[in-house]
Amino acid sequence: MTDKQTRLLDAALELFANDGYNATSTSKVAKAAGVSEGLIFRHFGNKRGLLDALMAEAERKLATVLAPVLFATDPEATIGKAVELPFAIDPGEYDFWRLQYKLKWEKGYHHPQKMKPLLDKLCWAFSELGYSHPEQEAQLLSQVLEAIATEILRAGNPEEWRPYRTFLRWKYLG
Amino acid sequence: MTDKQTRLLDAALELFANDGYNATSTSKVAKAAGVSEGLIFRHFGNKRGLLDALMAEAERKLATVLAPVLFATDPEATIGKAVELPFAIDPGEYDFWRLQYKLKWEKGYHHPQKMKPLLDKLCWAFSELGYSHPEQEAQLLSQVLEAIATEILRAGNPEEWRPYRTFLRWKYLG
DNA sequence: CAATTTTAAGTGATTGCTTACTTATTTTTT
DNA sequence: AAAAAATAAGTAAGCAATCACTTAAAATTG
Repeated sequence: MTDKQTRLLDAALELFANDGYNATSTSKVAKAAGVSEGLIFRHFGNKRGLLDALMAEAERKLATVLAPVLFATDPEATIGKAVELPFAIDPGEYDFWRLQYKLKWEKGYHHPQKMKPLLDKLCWAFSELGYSHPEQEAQLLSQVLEAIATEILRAGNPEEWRPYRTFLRWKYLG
Repeated sequence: MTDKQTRLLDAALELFANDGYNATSTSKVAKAAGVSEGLIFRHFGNKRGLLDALMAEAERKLATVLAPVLFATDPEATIGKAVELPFAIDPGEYDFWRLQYKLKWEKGYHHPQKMKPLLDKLCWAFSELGYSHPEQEAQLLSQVLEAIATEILRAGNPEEWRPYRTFLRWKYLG
């Protein structure tokens, strides 16, 4: 991985995340990276290859973010860590995560069910805590957390959601 | 509003909703409408004018959908009608609503806070029912409903969410 | 070790094609 | 026949991708 390759990836991430994949031209990416346009196709084959290289990191990063929840041992800690998730995202990686959400709606990119492990763990936690509908409770909390994350990524305003975080902790952990 | 104008709007709605605004060319819209491309610019000025004409209906349609909630007189009915919202969308209008959500992520289209009236009404309902954090409860339910709607619009599978609807009714209305 | 060959990285001009949009002309309506 | 609606044939700019080519770094040889 040469210097210019990483500069291409950095530029592509920023532009894809902010303007969208389809709306970003390869010439823009090359110009932003300070590199010739042809280099994109030498190193990544085509425009989509550039996106794929970016997404290859996704699974690893998601696993890192979800780890505190998935490796929690008791149900209360599981839910507590889950509530922290939207606030645990490194602001330096907002571009990366915003790209994930944007791709949900971009053409020709099928969105896999990456949140299943989180859902399963939450289901276990609610079950342990005696909730009568653990599956649906897990679904609900997961939806709420994803909604918060989406808003934070779109507006970049994690501080505005702090009171809501407190509310969720009170609601679920007393 | 001539026949060919409505055919242009119909074609534009379907293509914009499925492929995205930026990813849809004016020539495709014209071809799908069975009409010459220049007609778009004669009637709507430019490509964006086509989108704006589509969005002009948005407020009216949203008001129609939200009416059962906003005009409910007691808090239980308010929440009950709110839970029905994602399932009350006419499948013939999925394209229209999917376009709304897609635009959230498309460049250069600022997303206004159209859900405020719903949020306020839910806040009132939770307050009436003695919830200690009505504002956050309203926020939470609103997020959940929007998440359901988003999924139904993306996958077109309202039936899969019926059990979840039952759960929400049980959770909020006993 | 130095000369030679091979491989990889990088460039930028150019490709055929698509884009949003315009202009001139024809058809339809009143 | 005048006005409006619609078309067909454009335009210039932008697109992803390819091209012949240069430079730099390894690898192979004598």
